[in-house]
Amino acid sequence: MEDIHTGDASHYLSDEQVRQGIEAMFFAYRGFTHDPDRILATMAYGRAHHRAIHFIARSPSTTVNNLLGILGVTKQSLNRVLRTLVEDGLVESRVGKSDKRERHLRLTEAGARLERQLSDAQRARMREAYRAAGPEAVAGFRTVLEAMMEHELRRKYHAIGEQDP
Amino acid sequence: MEDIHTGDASHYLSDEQVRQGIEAMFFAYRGFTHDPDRILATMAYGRAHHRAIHFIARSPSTTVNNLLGILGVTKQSLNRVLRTLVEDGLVESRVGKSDKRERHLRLTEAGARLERQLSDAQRARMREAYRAAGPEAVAGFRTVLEAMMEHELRRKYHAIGEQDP
DNA sequence: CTTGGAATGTCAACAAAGCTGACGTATTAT
DNA sequence: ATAATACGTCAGCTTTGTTGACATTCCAAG
Repeated sequence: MEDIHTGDASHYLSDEQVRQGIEAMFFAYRGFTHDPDRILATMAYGRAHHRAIHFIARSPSTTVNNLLGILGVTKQSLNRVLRTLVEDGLVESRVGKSDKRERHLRLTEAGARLERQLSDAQRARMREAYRAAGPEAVAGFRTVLEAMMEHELRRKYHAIGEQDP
Repeated sequence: MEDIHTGDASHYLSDEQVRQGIEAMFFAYRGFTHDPDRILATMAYGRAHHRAIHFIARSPSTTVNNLLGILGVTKQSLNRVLRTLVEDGLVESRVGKSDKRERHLRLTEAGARLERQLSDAQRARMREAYRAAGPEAVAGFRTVLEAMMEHELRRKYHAIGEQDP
């Protein structure tokens, strides 16, 4: 019996299994963004706005630079999104207190309202998937996702919601 | 059976837990596409080409219409991608035998080579994540992802790799 | 056999959201 | 004083998505 898999090839590491995981990831991500996308399509906003709003809500008073690191886009790209959000009164940009070069971002009341609307839709699907899959599956889900992240992003993932970023 | 999964849904269904899952999904998807993206950036191709190549490899002789349903884009968008792939000799488009309106798509030798290169990179990360997380986590991962899909996409997900689509 | 509709391809125009490069302006650090 | 940092902005380009319109080919129903 020849073993095409060099080394420790258990059954769950077969190419076929891994491929199915890749496809599951692809299809699931579509579901993941589907509900917020539908809401955003009715306004002049897109997925990029959603991401900015999400992480500003999660880390109130975050700086532009910090947000850049989380989102992984250029400042020009983020600035375009942020500018419209500030103009539309959804995000507030305050000059830093200790370091006046920094801008600290937070949602306004209207921004928080939109965030809640988007978040509710996205969480509803996630919650239903969690409920259907059960707590052990959820734990595994989280474990694998974390293992898939880039090293640097895993660090940032854990830092979110903490006091001193 | 003690700690977190007590049958009491309140813990793992808390907003905080669900939000963390959403963020994990966001960061993990970046890792998921990172390696193929790096390879594609050295050529004149992007993520859209990768997706087309992947699903043509998985369902040889698939039709354009079938591919449209899987990828969820417009025919114009897919056609642009497909045209360059055909022109570059990575994909072959054959007129259908029973229904001559249909075009059946398959990878050429060169196309299969690129597919392997992209697939190897993506699978390596996936495989490593699977290995690190362990088989039970992988099972949970797959279960939750499937529960996150849109109904119609879940159907398509299961249909891939079967004989009669 | 004619014809309606399905599957496909293609043209044009546009939008969202990413990118690079260059430059300006505060502000802070050295 | 000078250098580095944080931010904003202008200009231009790319990828990948969208509509809408239209031609071609072909199957199937009348």
